[in-house]
Amino acid sequence: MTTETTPRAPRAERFDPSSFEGKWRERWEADELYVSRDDDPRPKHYILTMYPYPSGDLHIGHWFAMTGPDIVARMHRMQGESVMFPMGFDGFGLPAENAAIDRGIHPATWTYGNIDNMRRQMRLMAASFDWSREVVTCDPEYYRWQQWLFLKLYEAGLAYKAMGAVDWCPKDKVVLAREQVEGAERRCWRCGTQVEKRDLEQWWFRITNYSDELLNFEGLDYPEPIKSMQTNWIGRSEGAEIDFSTEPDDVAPIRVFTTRPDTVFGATFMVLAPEHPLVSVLTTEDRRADVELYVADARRETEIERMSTEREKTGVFIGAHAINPMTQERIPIWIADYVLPGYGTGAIMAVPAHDERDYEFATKFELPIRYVVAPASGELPEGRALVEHTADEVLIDSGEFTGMPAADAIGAITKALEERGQGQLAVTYRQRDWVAGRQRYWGCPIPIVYCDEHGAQPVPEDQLPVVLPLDVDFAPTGVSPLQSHAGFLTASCPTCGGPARRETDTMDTFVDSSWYFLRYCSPAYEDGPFDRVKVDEWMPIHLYTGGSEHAVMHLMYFRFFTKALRDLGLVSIDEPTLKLRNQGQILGADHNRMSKSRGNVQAPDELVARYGSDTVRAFLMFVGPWDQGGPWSATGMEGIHRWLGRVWGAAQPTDRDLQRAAANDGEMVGTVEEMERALRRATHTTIAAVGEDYDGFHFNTAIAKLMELTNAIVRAREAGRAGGQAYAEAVDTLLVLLAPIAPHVAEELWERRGHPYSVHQQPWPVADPALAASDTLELPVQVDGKLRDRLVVTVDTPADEIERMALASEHVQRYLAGRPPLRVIQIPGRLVNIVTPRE
RNA sequence: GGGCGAGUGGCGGAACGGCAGACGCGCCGGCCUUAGGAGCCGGUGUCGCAAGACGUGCGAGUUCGAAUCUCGCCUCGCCCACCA
Repeated sequence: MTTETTPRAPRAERFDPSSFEGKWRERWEADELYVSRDDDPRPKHYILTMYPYPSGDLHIGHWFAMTGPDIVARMHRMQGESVMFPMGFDGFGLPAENAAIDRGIHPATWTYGNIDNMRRQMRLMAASFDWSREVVTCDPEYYRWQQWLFLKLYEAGLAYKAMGAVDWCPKDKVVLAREQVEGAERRCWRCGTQVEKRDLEQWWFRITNYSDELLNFEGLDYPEPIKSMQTNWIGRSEGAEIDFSTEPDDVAPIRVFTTRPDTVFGATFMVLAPEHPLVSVLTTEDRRADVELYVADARRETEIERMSTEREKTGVFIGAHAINPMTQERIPIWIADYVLPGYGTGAIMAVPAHDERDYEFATKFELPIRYVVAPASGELPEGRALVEHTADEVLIDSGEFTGMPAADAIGAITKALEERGQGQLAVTYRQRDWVAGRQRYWGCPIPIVYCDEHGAQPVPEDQLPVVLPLDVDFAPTGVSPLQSHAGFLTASCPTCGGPARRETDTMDTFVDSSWYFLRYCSPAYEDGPFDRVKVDEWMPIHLYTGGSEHAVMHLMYFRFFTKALRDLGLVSIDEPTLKLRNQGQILGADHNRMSKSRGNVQAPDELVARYGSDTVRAFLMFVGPWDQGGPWSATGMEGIHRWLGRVWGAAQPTDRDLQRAAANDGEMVGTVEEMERALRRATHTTIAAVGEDYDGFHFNTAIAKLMELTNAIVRAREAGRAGGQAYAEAVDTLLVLLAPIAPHVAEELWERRGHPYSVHQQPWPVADPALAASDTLELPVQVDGKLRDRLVVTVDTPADEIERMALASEHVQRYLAGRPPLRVIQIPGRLVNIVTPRE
């Protein structure tokens, strides 16, 4: 029974992501589509993105950061690998404690509440995380094993307690690692308060044992800036240590470090840091009052004042003299705060002629300046130090070494010093050990007790975990609430059983993140921090992604930890990851970092409600290179939505489209065969390009290519080709290639096209080079490098034929103006360049 | 001061040393609509009616050919900084 009414063509259903996105997420989760199984025989591939701090809400920057590796993980799964892509939470940290103080919410309540919310938001994002491996670092099951690892490091001497000058944040009332102090103004990385120096007894990790190894990036695919920042931070300097004997009787020789042993003949005085232990020994009685005054002043100064290069040099003579080991001259010993106690030996030989700081000091205090290195011309600078190097520089005024090239003199002089027992080659690093303890509550307790009789004692393994008590008082007294918790404080000595006091410092949260990637390999393991067998199977991480702001913090600590655990015999790898990629930062619309206080935070939830998850994902990946980031702007979101709408329409040709195809009703360009061929070519070139782009993190260009394929498909439909084989192949391929970026749309359309669930389990398509190849090509023709014409030729056109055609071109002829070409350069398949004689 | 990045249309950005501006946004024109903050089609680096000329921060260089390589400047971002 037919009716004459409503002959309107049935229109495709409107593209409405909210009608299907939720349904698919539930199904994927129920089917455990992204759960990685240890017994999966396929090749294992570990992809990891840095777990977030549970601050409360996922912001658009998290989406940006996590969608990239999610795309790569999804593609690798489709390429037949067993992909582990886990997620967890960096549960300990200061904000939780501040919330407790400010708002009376317990840190645990606050943290776990935030985790619940962020887990929900991450599900909305449809990232293909394997939640079965989730790790939350503030769970006792996690930090128990961290305490265990701490004890192993302690036993091996890699964790130790010692006095040291440390950075102290007066606002957070906590010590900071050097890496956590930012900028010239030396501000706390968390709260921005200027830090102070304090001498405190602290827990440290001996990361400096690994300084040299951490400099080695061989075989590591890390971004250049990260390698450079870590290298700078470690600050390896090669030079020599030289001993200067002192008067009287050389009771206290001074050892200095210098990178310029070649200039020792120019050392006309010495400078010790005010804190140097020999200061009090060497100071003569008549100078003692002045010296003590200066030392006390230096101690009072803030770090910022002291480190300022702007500031005029200060210092005092201590009355004592040293002997220059090469010239045997008697030279005065000074103290000055420009010499730092923590670097080198805390003492220098001052060579004012070849060091700007020493020059400034010598000028101010009228100390002798003697040039000992000069260019071959003999020309010396006036009124400044000679610090720049020339290839022809030689030593002058340097006894038996006079005339020697400076480059050779470093070795020669060091050797001479060594022969008389006054020096040797030495290497110094700027890197310090990592301050591991924090005077805060919400962190992993350090498993140590103090006995009056036996001192610091490790908590026995069978007593782990040392549980963080929850019933504590958060009154902001300035000391950790653990210090007033009698039940926690009271312990017994494992050696004598007598009364002991428990350590109240907790660990830096960067300890938590230094091994979480190992825990993911066996998250429920109860006999140790991780199952060695699983770790050997999964590690190292094939691809690690996260922010570059962690360059000298987490990204160095996790390398250190891996190496330390290797030396403890716990893992067999040298490096945690072979490949690191940093996403750029998404800034607020005002070009500032997104923060609640600035009110420029873009919440993803409302965008998702409006456009759907896929659109937000694709938009973020399209705005620019992933490693670049940039200020947030929703301009263009509509364009992405329109594109997915076009995919929606193209994948569901209407009856009318099919009728037109059957009737060959459309604007044909060439024959049906030619059009089908062109569409297949578009399909296969896209396959090849998109896969490469995903692996290279070029998601923006991958999307551009998918858009081009979509446009080709739409054009084919409008030309009446919607019914053909090529059309179906193009659409189905598009959906598979699109699946990593827009998982919901791809799945929904895959089903609507009658294919079996799931698009995410389809094999990744392989490009057929024969189909991708074109049989004609357009060659640009240049004259003297400037584009003048284009030739359309078949690919098999011989070179001499192309040359003939190029020269025959009327546009080319005009520029040749009758002259014969000097030569013709052909880059096969690329271009023709005709070179004309030069005037 | 040192190290590392980056400068391309109105905007986000493309471009193995080989057609500068892919893809998208925006804008302009048109179609379709009672309507359009929907959809579709076309145009859109600058100057020029056109032919054409000029164009990748500035200046040199290498090359048949440079956004791309080299050198020197300028600007911006990040990291380090009295580190001997």
